[in-house]
Amino acid sequence: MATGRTHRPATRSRGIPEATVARLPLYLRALTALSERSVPTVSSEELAAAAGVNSAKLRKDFSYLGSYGTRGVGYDVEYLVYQISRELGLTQDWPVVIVGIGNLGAALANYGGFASRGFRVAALIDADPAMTGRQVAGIAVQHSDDLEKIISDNGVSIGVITTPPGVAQQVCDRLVAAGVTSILNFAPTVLSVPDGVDVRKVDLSIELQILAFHEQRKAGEEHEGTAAPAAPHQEADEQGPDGDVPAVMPA
Amino acid sequence: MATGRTHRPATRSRGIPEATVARLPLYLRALTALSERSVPTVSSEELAAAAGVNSAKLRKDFSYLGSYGTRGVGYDVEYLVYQISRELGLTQDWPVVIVGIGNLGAALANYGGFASRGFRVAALIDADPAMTGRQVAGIAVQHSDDLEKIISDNGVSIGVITTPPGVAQQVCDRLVAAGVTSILNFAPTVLSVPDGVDVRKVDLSIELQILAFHEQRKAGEEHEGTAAPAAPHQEADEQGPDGDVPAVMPA
DNA sequence: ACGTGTGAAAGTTTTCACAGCG
DNA sequence: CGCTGTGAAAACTTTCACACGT
Repeated sequence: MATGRTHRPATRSRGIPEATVARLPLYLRALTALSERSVPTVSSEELAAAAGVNSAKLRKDFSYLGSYGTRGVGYDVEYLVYQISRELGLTQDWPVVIVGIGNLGAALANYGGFASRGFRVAALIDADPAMTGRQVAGIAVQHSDDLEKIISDNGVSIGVITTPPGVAQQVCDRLVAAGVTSILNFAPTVLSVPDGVDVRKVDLSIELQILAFHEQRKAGEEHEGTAAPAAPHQEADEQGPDGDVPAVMPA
Repeated sequence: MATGRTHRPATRSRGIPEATVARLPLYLRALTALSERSVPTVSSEELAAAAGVNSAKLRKDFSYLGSYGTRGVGYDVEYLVYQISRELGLTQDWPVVIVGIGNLGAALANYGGFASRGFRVAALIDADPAMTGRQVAGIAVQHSDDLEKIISDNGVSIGVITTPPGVAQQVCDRLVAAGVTSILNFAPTVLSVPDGVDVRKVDLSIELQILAFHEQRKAGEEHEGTAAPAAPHQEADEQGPDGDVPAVMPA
């Protein structure tokens, strides 16, 4: 999964498990909400409930960051918000470009969760000349001919691809050539990128297919030895493990 | 993570690991592409490359479904497409409702990946009277007052929430009360649901935060004992474990 | 007292490596 | 001979349960 070479056997310290990293944004969101309500401290139990995980997992996660809690008391909300933000790299400004301004690109451009987390939409790019100059979320759409210049002028290192699948790879190649080293891909395609570039993908239909799988199981459920009582058991589990899979591969 | 009780220690046969389930849609997509190019068979190596995973993992995944390959040859594309579709429950029709028709809801309604996988957008629902009757992706938006009736008339068991976070829980409660048992949540909120209901969430900003974490590591990388050679090592790794979490946005 | 921090156990997922079938 | 299918090992994650600091 993660960083290829960076495969040092967890020299302790610098080794925060990927599973933990993936949950930090969750904790951060819950903490931010508490902070807005001026709650000064939280116990692992309370915070875990707010984030939708169990408390042992949360404490273990935090233990990788350091000892930021107080025994017998809990965690200082503001302090934790800061520590997690710093760990995630959100205390700095991340200019981001979104390529492909259809409904999804527009939805992302308007999404408040970005700005509030250190992400700044530096530019919106689309290949359709008819889109050029149009305002979306208060930002003028620029033509893809200028992609390279936009990336370098703004020092962009993170790109979001919301184009149709057919052009995703070429957009990706141009982004990478222009200096982007992290890509969030919404196009249903496996992107190839050189070493040193991270790709994460979000696939709307995959999530739905996973739900269908479980939904199907519920239908055929009248079995399992002793007849089950009332409710059609099952729990409202946490999200499956992975949640997705890879992206990418060698150039 | 997944279905609570279904916790039988893998009585063999019916126990497909969650991690495997999460990858089946990936294989299905790659296989569908091959099918369209009329490729008759694939080796685990080729298919794995197309799906962005490694071949050992793919073979292990398929082994949970049964022995669908031919040694020395590979897998029959059409046959595998069918087997995986069936396993995922995509050979049946899944009517879906989308609640909250903002940019994101509209993007989902227009997304081709649904229709082609057995999902049918049965209705678009929004609380804004101004939206009622408007056509989105060829479907007339209906008012949320009629939510319950829409669900039961169409036999909907899967709901997609793309509302602002503030109303997500109440929308969720109404969906569940009306009979929905699987929910895909794009609102950045932790939803509470009774046992028997599955929730999966997709969070756009969380993915970006995970990228920022890795991006930050790349910056401070000139160390590690012996001076690293040329390239700023790192790999183009597969997606981290989890994968995601919530998101959302406008109404 | 109370709740954090953490070793150790349990469970899950990935990778290895090769036996065996076509 | 090539490639699948799979036990067994390794790696990773989660859960337990309790010692320890405040």
